[in-house]
Amino acid sequence: MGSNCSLHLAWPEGKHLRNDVEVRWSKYGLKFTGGEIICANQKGTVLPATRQPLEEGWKRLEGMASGDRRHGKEPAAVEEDNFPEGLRVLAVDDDRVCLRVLEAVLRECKYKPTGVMDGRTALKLLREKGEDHFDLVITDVHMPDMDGFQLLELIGLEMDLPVIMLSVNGEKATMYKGIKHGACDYIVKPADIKEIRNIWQHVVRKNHVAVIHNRSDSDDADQRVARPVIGKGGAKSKKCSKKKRNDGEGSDDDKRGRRRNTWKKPRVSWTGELHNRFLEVVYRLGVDRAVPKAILEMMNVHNLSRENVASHLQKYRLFLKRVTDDPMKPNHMGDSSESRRNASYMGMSHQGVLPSSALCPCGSHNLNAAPPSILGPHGLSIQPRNWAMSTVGNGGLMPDTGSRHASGPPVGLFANTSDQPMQDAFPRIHFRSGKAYHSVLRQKLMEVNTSVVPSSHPGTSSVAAEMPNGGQLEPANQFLVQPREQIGHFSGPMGMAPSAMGTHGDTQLPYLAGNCTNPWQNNVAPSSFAGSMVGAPLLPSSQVNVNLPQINQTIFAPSSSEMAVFQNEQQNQMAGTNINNTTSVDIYSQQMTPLFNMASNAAPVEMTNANFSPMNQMMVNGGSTSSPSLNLQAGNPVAPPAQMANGGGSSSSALPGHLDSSVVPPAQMVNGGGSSSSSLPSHLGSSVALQTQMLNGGEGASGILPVQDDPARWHDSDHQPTYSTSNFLEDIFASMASQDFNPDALW
DNA sequence: ACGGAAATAT
DNA sequence: GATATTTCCG
Repeated sequence: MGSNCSLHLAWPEGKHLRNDVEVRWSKYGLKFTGGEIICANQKGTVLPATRQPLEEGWKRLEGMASGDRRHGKEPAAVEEDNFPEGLRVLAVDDDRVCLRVLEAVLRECKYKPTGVMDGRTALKLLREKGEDHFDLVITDVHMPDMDGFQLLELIGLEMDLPVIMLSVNGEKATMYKGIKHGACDYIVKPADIKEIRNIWQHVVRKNHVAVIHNRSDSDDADQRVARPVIGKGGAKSKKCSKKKRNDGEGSDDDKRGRRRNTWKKPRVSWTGELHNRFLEVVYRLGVDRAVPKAILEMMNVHNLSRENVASHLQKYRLFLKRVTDDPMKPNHMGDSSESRRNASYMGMSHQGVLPSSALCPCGSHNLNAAPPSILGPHGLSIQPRNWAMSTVGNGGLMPDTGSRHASGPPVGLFANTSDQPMQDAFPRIHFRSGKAYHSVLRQKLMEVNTSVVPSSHPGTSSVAAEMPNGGQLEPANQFLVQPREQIGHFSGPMGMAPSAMGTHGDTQLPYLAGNCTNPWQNNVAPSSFAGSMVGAPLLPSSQVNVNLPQINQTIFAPSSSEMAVFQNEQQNQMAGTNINNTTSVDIYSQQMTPLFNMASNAAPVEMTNANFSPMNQMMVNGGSTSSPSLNLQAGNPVAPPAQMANGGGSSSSALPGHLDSSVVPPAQMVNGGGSSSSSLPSHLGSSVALQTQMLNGGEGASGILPVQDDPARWHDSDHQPTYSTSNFLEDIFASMASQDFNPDALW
């Protein structure tokens, strides 16, 4: 057949790096030159032999059109004469052009092709027609919706058809993955027609070997598939040195039962739920004792491995450390890189993912007890291949940083949060250095945890979290930050992390903000707050939706004299920044803390706009004030009361008392995205700029803007009031009262 | 088993 | 390109 015919034409130049003589596999620098294989990782680092499981198989691949890699055999030397014409080949590719070419080539090679555009259609076809209807399947691996790997798995589970995968870049890992998923062979695009012509051998062999399979019976598909690849070559010895994993040595692995097939472990998605559980356990154990094994046991999540936990713990520690170490650096609004970095850890703080029911979770519940149903039967959520694209679940905490998130449906952010992977951005916290590591960690933990999220309401579509806002406020998030030192008493976050708090009475709060001077700009966002942001749609630093202006402000708590200063500074800054809507939210976002302002009367509303970011306000109390009544304004429902607490040394009692008066926040809410009409209150409209306000202890005096709010607006029909005030309050209080404030009660 | 770090998957 | 997870290794 026209050997001239080549699939080369079907694929765009640049994607592949293969030519007849030398092969440069892929974008990661894997090279295949003159019989010698050089393996490099994504960064161009040459990998040691140990990391080259396919080495041998790879070599073999060169030279042979196809082979039965699945069984680790050399391709049967089949006589051309045996070529069975008319084999029915199902070709799957989402690219029409490629598919056409493939079909043409197959036809050219005397096969009888049937092409389908995507994986799902292919699977459907296979199910409808039955496996007997086809002799072979050849599929591209990179397809949306259902990629080749998924298709491979499903086909493998449901039928016994040889499947050959096509990979665009020829990356070893991809090939290997395909083999592990059951592909009997792989062909790198652009594929030479000779390879296509030889695929019939798989069919022949399959029929042949059917018997041979007896052995595979016990092994699951997994094993049978991969092993071959590795063990194949004779020469491999050296390379396999480390490889031992699969080779005989596996004793170690075997013992642990780890030997599991070569199947790769499914990727675990650390959803907000899962992460929250993790945090709880960590808190319970205490930083010192929080080691992977113990955490794993306490988490009691099915299918979660120690390694998974260790990895997450590693990341968490890294987060804590970063927080600790990072000197506050003033950041300018524009410091995107910085914010980005932080973003990666954001998720580490407690996610607001918990459903309201779960609100209390924190500490008080015994984790060991039944895990929240949210986690699902297994508790674990494995990421679907494409999850990243669609979800971001940040517990609401994090705003999406990535653009990709933007695309995601804002809606239901909260609602789904629990199962969504959390975005990992940790809020940045700055601690003062100098403390003992543990001590710092402890603090951090507390902080971090604090945030709890109010529940998510399913109904809401929008991103935003619920913000109850009391009637009055709409201030955007205001955080009160206390001066570092003063932060000492944290009352406990409202929502959650009670436990942590409880534990350390003395603990000081980490200080969230850096210095007074730069309160906002710094990323100082208090972690705890961050957590709290929860509901709100926090916009995380990076970006939020453009449209929405969000504003979060941090407020320092002023207990001390610093307050004054602080305020001034803020004001100044504000002035500078003032609100442009859209503008960088970054600055603010990190600091967002939800505030609770509970207005007594106002019903909290959930602000749902996706873009909307609620403003949270933390209440701080400056020194003195105390207002008698509680007023929680609606910032974030979640905001833990504790935080509100007071700044200065005030008593831990922090609660509500202070809140009210002290805060004066007028923040602005913006609504983003979407329509302006959105749920926000009218004033909030996107166009509205917010003002920042600080809360200061005393009256709003300090220069801050008064808030004006019309509670009524929140009730607009447009709004979806999801959270009822009463409930909201109840939750809050309940948590405050029972948990948060009572440390001992918790764990 | 741990924890750090490299590798690899998204 | 940057992150998130997994895997390897001392």
